[in-house]
Amino acid sequence: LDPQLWHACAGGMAQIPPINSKVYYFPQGHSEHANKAVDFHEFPRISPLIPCRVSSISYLADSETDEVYAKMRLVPLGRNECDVDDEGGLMGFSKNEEKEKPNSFAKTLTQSDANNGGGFSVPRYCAETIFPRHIYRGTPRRHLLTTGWSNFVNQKKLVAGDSIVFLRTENGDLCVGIQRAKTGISGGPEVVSGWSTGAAN
Amino acid sequence: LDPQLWHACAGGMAQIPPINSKVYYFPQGHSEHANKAVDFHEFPRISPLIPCRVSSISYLADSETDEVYAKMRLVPLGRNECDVDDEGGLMGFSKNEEKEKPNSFAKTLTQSDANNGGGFSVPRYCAETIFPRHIYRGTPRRHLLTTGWSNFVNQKKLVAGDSIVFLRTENGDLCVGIQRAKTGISGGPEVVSGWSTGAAN
DNA sequence: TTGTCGGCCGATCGCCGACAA
DNA sequence: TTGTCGGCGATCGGCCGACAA
Repeated sequence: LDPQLWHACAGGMAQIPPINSKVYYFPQGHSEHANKAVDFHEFPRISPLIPCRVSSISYLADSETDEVYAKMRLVPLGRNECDVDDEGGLMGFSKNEEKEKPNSFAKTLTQSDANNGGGFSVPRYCAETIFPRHIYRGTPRRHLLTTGWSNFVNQKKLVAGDSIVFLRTENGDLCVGIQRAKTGISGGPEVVSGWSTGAAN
Repeated sequence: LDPQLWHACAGGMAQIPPINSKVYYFPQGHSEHANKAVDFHEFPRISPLIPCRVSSISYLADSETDEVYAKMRLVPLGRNECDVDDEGGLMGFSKNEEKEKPNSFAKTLTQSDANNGGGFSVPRYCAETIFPRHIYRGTPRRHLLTTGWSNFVNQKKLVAGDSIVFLRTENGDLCVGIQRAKTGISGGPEVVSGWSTGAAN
């Protein structure tokens, strides 16, 4: 997924550490978000927090619900790599994503937007900056998406309260993302981490 | 699932051994029907056929596709229980299901039946013996299901060539089953057998 | 500027008898 | 007896401007 679109859908609350940054991994916190929490009293030798390096990040979206989630690979650090003062230190998130103001716009769908018998009322700013073509009608005039919008709403099963994100990328492509009001809780489809294989490395 | 309805949907080709009967279990054949075939050359000590007793049978249908499948629990027999002549012997299927002629009827859907703009033409025998109420019209007169039929076709995603089964149980209930033309191959949704846990018992 | 409403027109759904196999 | 067809009326989807917040 395009990282810009991903961040636009995830919202500002979702901060992702840059690649190669150092972070703490909390096994118990991870386990509590997984399907089955692990009782760590059985594993007293596992440290509650493990310094790691972020070796890779995948920006993904659920193929069914289109909800965005991220997959990060963490490599535990050796004892001599754990220097906190090292290049910004642990836990430091770079905020360079916010510097570049992307050409994106989000709107929460109104009742009229989500009605199956209507179009999508496009806010003026979005219409002027993001949209290539749309209907401009009514008295007073307003910007509207009509043909095709209903199909999109039905296919994605959108309801009033859900949000839609429009993003114009640097090379001119128009991307669309959605953000549902009823979040499915838990981060992603299933939390499929490698408890059984690589976690002990 | 009602065993009668299950058998009506599965068809005469699907024969299920009665509970407590003795059967041979073929690990390799089972494995070949599973998602991943197991290379049994790695396990030379596993017998190619294992005498078992059928300890339980569940008649089930896939919650999504409504395709019927059965789940059987097999208990391996001890050496002294393996007498072939014992109560009918191994591999003997009781055919008592066919004795009782159930009040059921199956029909393969025609193009007209599956069209979204129409009803279901009910064969005369089915109309007279199974159905409680239906439309009787046209010149010449014929038996038809109209209102509600389209919804059923759409919900179950039925197409021409699929079959529908009507069954009147002994206590008067009317059951409906379907049988798709495009079989999803493999028996059931996913072959979830206990390769990892109980297979060695 | 934009959310909601009622009107209206066309497309589709779904019930019908006619006909023929 | 029953599969297919064309027709038709009712319903629904979807685009419209009016109006008000």
